[in-house]
Amino acid sequence: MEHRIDRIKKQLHAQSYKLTPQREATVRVLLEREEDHLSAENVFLLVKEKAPEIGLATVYRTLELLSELKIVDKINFGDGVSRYDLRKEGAEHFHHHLVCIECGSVEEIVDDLLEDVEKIVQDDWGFQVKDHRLTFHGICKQCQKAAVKTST
Amino acid sequence: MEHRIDRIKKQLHAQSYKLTPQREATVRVLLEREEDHLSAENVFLLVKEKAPEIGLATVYRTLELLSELKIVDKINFGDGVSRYDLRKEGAEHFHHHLVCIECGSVEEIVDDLLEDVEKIVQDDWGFQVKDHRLTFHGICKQCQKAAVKTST
DNA sequence: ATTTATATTTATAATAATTATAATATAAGT
DNA sequence: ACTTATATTATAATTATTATAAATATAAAT
Repeated sequence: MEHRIDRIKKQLHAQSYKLTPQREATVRVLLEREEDHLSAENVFLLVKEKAPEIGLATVYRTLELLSELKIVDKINFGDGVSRYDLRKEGAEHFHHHLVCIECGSVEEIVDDLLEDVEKIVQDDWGFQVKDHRLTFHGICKQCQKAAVKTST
Repeated sequence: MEHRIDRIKKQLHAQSYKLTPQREATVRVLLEREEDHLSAENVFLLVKEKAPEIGLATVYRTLELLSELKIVDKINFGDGVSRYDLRKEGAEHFHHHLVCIECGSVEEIVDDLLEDVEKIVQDDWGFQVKDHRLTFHGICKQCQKAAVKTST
């Protein structure tokens, strides 16, 4: 964990930003809850436990900054709230998501499934791809099982 | 155009909703601006030209309804506004988007590029895919050309 | 054609997420 | 320690969206 904080600190310094205590607390929360997809509000509440004096606007600003530096990705599942997701270390690309329409759970797929598709977009449409967002909506394993049980 | 309005009318009636004048005006705007990706506000202003007495909330409600009936797709490019996009006739799936990070233009890809990927998700992750959203961020043809010109 | 029940709209207020502002505090470099 | 630029806090403002209640329109049944 300290290692990753250090790296992020360097990334900030490289652009002459500081890793203030508030920013560090925010990053720590993101690291601790890496599997989750926290909204700004979520992050704020969690950071508040570590650093009660922090303001919501600071969290927003920090997330925005981290987003610009590509340390986190800002995602939107269409529920009116932005969510913030640490980029995996060394991940060039955004990872994909599986959103369950039954229970709302969100799974991540880190594999890059889109190499072929990107090639098509590049070659056939002349569009130079920099990044992508892919979300599948459907029914997760658990909910499929539950459905089978109920129907018997 | 009248043909498509008729079809939408039937889709509404099938769920015992009515095609009120306000709803019709809204649908007409969506049809006329099919290539665009209008926000609710955009739609509202355009509908107001046809039917000045319409209220913003009605537009929101209509778009929500059309969205539930899968007549339009509600999309979000991460700029804090929902956009509404008519489904192509007969299109089972959501279409994909190419968003230019230079000029902000949005192109559509109607082909289904994801059949193989969906199969992987289904087989390897046990996730039953119902729909997907795929957006590429990058540089469009026009901006690529412009960049070449500038750099010479 | 009238009545009745239901669906829809309008106008307005409320909410929720996010961003801007001004005053204050902090950190880094001299 | 002092200066300067940057960041934070607390608060207000903005923006998008949703809820509410009263009024209106519509369709079905008489």
